[in-house]
Amino acid sequence: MATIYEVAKLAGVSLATVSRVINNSGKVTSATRAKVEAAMRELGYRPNAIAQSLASSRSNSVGLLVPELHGPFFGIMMSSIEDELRASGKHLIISAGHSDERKERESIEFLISRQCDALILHCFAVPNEYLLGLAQSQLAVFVIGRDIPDLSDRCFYLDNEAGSYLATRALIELGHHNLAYLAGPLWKSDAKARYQGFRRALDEAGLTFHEELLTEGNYQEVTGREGMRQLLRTGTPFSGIVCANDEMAVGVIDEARQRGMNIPEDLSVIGFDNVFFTRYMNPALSTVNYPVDLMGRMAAKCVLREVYDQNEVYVETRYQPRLVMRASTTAYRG
Amino acid sequence: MATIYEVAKLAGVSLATVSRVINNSGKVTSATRAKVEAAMRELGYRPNAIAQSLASSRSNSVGLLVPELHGPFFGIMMSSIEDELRASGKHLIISAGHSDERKERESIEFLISRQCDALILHCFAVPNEYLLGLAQSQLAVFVIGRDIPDLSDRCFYLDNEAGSYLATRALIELGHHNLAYLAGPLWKSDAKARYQGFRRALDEAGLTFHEELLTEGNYQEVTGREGMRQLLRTGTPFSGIVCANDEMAVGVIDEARQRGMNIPEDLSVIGFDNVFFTRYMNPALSTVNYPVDLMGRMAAKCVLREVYDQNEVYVETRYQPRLVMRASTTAYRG
DNA sequence: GTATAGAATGTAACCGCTTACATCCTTTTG
DNA sequence: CAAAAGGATGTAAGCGGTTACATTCTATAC
Repeated sequence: MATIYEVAKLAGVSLATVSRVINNSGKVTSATRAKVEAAMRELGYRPNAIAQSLASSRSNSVGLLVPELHGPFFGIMMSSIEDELRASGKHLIISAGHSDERKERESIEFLISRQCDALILHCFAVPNEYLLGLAQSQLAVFVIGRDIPDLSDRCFYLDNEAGSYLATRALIELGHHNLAYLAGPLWKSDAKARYQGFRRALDEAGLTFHEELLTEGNYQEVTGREGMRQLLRTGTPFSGIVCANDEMAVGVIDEARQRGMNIPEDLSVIGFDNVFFTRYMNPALSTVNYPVDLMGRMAAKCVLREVYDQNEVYVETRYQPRLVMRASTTAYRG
Repeated sequence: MATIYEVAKLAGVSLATVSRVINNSGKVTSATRAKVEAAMRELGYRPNAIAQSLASSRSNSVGLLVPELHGPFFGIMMSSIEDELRASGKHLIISAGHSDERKERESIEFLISRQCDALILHCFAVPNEYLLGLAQSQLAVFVIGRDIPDLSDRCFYLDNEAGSYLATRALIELGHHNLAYLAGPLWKSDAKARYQGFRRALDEAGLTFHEELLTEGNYQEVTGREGMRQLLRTGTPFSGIVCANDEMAVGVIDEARQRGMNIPEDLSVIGFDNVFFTRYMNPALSTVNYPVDLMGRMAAKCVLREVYDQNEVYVETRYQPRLVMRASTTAYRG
């Protein structure tokens, strides 16, 4: 691989001049620029980004931490962020935290060690203090899906509580009064908020909640199935179930079917997130929309504005969920 | 951020010694090692990966090019590769090629400029020659989903032709003799191979294909819908349809339903890839399994073996598709 | 006790680039 | 036409590490 030296030599100019034309900085005669460009072309020269970063302490890449690289939710998130950043010539370095504190820390350290100019984090395992610590160093840290006091202007956050509230109220308005709740991992703040929204809707409607109708999963399909089994074992009747996300709702539906139940006739099911495959399901899943595409895009815009000094438009950090009623829910037929 | 200098000073040793303890290379007394480690801890020192790469021309990161960051197929691929690499302390830098030649090239250049030690590429737009050129430089290039002559020992490849052949034969054996085909973008080698497998099965069964029952999509749901509409417009009857991937099959089913058709009674539909959501569909989609998880994992293992000198087990580069019959296909009821 | 091998540590060049500053040309101006 | 101002280019010192080689120490052998 040719280096800048060889380009300089071939073009008969100095290092600095070559650097100037690469970066389009400083003044260069169009004649010299042409010479340099010709030399670069001839040598197939490609600047070494690593060396550039080291010298300029600017890497033009932003680090993204997601819990998983697969899954419909994070796929959209990565995609929208990449899209936005790429349009400005910035690149994304993605790492997976696997919802494990040690791995999240490792991933963050990795991103920092790669000299990312900014970090966009979607993680729950690591404590607030740690993130605040990062933010207090010179690092530009942005957070998605979590609201951290003292950092809230850099947190892109959906009102999860309101989302479940909406979902739950929708079931109540359909006449259901015995509702089960399939929670996400309750140590995660979003899972907790979603559960709280459920409870608030119940409270407001004056309904009592039978604690045994709460079960906790890990946001994955299989735990939806397990949760459903456990709920049925309690013997406590319920005609509707609010799930903390769509994947678990899939598990619930599947398990219910295997038990010979019809959805929605025997059980109304509502999910959360509105990931793309909910439309493909049959019956299509009622759910709560999470504007993850928009939020990712906004976080990226925010990075561009704050870190790369682009005069971007106004950036919103607070987002509202929206109810999406489809065919997996129906009126209570006592 | 503390540098190695400060660590050296605090520990009262030289740069080289600190470097040795960081990399666990060369001989260091346990006493000095302890001193250095203490100093590192005290300063919260974290090696600058960029500087390390520059000095050692080894970045411990491998570049991955995928068409898209979202979507069930690539999600699994990224995930399995990351998983495998991470276990060996290597990191992944992911870039999206968007099935566009210019963008693919850009992405590859980017990965190279970040000094990736190896490249794993899943792309179609860029020509074979370009990839061969890369491979001939000192670069370690591995390819997934595409078979390049002269590079086939580094191509992880599924026999797409055989996959469609299997799917098509399955429908034929169910008694269908008027079959439609919804192709992927036929400029892509995998889409072409899949179509060829379909034709071979037809030929072997002595069935004639009505050219108007071929339509081409772009692997996305919406083009499945459009394709279905177009097929129906031809007026040529067909009782089964082979789709080049699962997403398009979803579109087909959706469109068919809107036209009042029942699946599988009025139309048998079979997909390709066996992405996770095919199980959630109703009826569950018959399809052809693509062991993308395994293939990603193997590609990663291969990198570890070839580039990072790990003595890994045997790596397989050729994979066979497997038929997965579910509920979207049924016997022909003329 | 001294010579000597081998282990531990230090020195300094280098990785490929950026950038502050110095230098050299042109222009412009009086 | 000389001086000043400003534009174009060059020089060289880093950026934060790695690593070949030199040096110093320790321990063993005679």
